[in-house]
Amino acid sequence: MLLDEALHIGPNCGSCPIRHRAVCARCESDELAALEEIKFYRSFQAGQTLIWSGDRMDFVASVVTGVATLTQVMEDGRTQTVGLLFPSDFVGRPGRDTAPYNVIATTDVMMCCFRKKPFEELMARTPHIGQRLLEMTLDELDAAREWMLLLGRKTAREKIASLLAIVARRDAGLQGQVRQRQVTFDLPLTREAMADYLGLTLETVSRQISALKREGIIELTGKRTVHVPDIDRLIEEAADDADGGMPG
Amino acid sequence: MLLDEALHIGPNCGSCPIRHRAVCARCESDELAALEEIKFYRSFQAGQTLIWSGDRMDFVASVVTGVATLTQVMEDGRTQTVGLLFPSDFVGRPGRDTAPYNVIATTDVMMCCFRKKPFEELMARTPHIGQRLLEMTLDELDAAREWMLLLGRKTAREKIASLLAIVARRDAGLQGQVRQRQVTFDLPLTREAMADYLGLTLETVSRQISALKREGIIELTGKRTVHVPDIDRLIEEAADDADGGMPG
DNA sequence: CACCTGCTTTGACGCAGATCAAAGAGTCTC
DNA sequence: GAGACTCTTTGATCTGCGTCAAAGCAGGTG
Repeated sequence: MLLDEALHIGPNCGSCPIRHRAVCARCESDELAALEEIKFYRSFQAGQTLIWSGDRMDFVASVVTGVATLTQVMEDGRTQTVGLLFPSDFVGRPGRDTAPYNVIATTDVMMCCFRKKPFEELMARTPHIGQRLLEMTLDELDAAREWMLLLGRKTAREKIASLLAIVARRDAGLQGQVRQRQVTFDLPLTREAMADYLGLTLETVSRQISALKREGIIELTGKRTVHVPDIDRLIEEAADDADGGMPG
Repeated sequence: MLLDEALHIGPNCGSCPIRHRAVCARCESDELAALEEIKFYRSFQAGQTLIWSGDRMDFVASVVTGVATLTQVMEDGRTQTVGLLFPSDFVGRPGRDTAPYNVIATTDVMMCCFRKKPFEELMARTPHIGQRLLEMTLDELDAAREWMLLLGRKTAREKIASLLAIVARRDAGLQGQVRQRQVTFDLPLTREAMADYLGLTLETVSRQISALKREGIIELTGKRTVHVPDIDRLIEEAADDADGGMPG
């Protein structure tokens, strides 16, 4: 039903912005050629649901540009976002054919897709793909567990500070910025999306952002552009033990 | 420091209780023999910390019997358990040498350990191990995300019911029980450990368990043995959409 | 037996964050 | 530029769970 949005042209892998961080990162040029055979691009608009929980998934994909969320919804409507997908992150699971979460574009998103069947076959004879996928999955597991600490034990203020710090870090990583005191970035999420990720209500999110602003820990231009004059102060508010300074 | 507890004898892999569910599940007999070469057993008493966060990890391991927790602790002492380890679950990450969490035995535990270096080398030339590890890691990621929904959006009562349902299911899986209405099992956790896993205080845990008992949803014998007269009622209290009835 | 010590239960009270409500601010359309 | 939308902010009030406190209940030990 989204076929009209599919683009079958695209940059070749060699010049792909996520070439060295996505699931294809370890591939040699011949392996890359095989991937290139079966790939296709799709783009989506901000707000669009790319995949509905329970739907049949006939492809797996990497985020090339933009940001998307993985979201779970309970029968009564309570919503929890369980993952943020930035460029190079992988969507879908080889060997499973039903989507377990909604995947929602929170900005315009471009995906590099592979039909599941051919991808699985290719993976079976290309260890580099499986190896990289294992590595990425272990990283995601660590991130999920860090988020469990946030959801279970942090205060609303610490939650907001943690989210801002993470987005700042990933954004800086994308722009290849050096680690520096001042950071400016765009929040790719609405207040509601932030609330869903943090296990809060949107009112509480708004109030805590106002508080951080009032105290000079962040400055806003419009609703979405955030300037952090001193990143260490923000990290302090996040109450993280380990800074964990991984760039891409 | 725990060397005195190491046992270098043990059942051979063929008769191992977790042979078909652990990281070695897909191995052929020759691959199993290679693993057998480098494995050793260790056992720990309930309450013992097997691994301290930040410590050097020179081995990876599978839980053979017993239950352990993965726990994160903030500087000010706030504690969040981020994983429950049942028999066949895997501990440690190839390619990483510092433990990111405390691993604590909540019952007596027996582990099947592999020195990290030889294990990594073996993994490099034995795709079956990497494949199985990827599968297990993806399952753990799903479990972590289910837990994020619990931590972010469920009420105290729903959290308790969810935990009981999960322990019941894993316990039933181990005993190879058929899916049946009535279940009896042992809670391998203290009230405090449950609180740490559920993002609650031990008082709230105790109160909610008392409430479920009062309403006849569970019955207790001693503090630890739980009898569930109607598992569907418990699952209803857990407010899970999908029952997700996976046995081992 | 009395006396620990570790775990659990129960009660009284307070507060962080949820809920309910309304108004501000930016963008789009006609 | 008025109206309609969506997103956000702010205020008032409520409540589920945390905090503090004390007592119950094993099992172990001299």
